Amino acid sequence: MRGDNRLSRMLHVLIHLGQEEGPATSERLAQMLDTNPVVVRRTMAGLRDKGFVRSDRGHGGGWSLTRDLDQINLLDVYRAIDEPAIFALSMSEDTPRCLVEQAVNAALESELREAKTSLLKRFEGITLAALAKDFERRARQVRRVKLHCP
Amino acid sequence: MRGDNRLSRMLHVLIHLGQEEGPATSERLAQMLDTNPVVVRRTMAGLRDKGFVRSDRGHGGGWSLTRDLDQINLLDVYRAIDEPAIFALSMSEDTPRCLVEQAVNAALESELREAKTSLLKRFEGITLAALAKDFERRARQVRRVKLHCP
DNA sequence: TTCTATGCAACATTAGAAGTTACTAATTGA
DNA sequence: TCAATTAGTAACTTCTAATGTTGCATAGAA
Repeated sequence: MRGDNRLSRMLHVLIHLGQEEGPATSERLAQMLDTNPVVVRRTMAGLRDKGFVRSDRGHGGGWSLTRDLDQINLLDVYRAIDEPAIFALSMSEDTPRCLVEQAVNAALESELREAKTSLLKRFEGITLAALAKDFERRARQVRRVKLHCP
Repeated sequence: MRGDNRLSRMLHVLIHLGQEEGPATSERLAQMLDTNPVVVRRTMAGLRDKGFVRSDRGHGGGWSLTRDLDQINLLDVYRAIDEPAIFALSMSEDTPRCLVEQAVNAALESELREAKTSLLKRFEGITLAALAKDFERRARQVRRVKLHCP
């Protein structure tokens, strides 16, 4: 598996929505993500169900935020996309008979659980507004670099 | 992808080797892991290259430890199997043009790097001897349970 | 009614781990 | 020397979950 991009993609899209006037269509968001409108709808569905965005059909429809970016954190988004697996590492069996295997799995599972808890706690402390602020800092930086190298 | 079992499997095998008299063949180890001798050789190759086990061909050959279990920790094994990806989460692009995407990736990568560092530090503190000790505790427990329910 | 948009089911593609086959090479021992 | 045993390895298939795609239904605006 090369990896699960959904979290990264949804964060990307939500911050763009925060910069928009009206709604953005799946088609436009798909272009931003270099993918397909169906993939966008599929993944955004979770965010809509959790009340972070709304979707409207027909002329002038599309996706829009229903909360400010400072009211959404990374844990919210992770949960909204259905809490995909964090780790690529996994155990060979769920309930092995072998006691050695049981001991190995218990140790690994304990460490991964701890790492996951700690990571999600950090996710909870990062709002999309903070990411948007970093984006703006980068945008100013680009402008400055451009002025220096015309 | 359901996940990468190599770390779990190698820990399992190494602890069994620690309980053995002579070498164990790939065939026997494969039975323990419910897999195939070729998969065993493929994964054990890294451990051999790093000097944790040796392999001998011909009659009476097979795999054996070249260090005590208290001289091998989980980080050693993780590195020996070529440091597979820890996380299933990943970024959509390596070097995106979009500044929003850059900000998102920077934040996620920073958190994942931090989580990985912390996890590997913990791995370093866990020796295979400690896992073997937990295995023995479980074995005693099973015996006790069996005595109570004959 | 027509155009635009999402909703969704069904299917194809993809990437990497795992599994398999078929063979070679080395070592032991009769 | 020869037969049996065991690892080494390349090449291929299978499996799984995310991703991509097609086609059509549904809803809303002009």
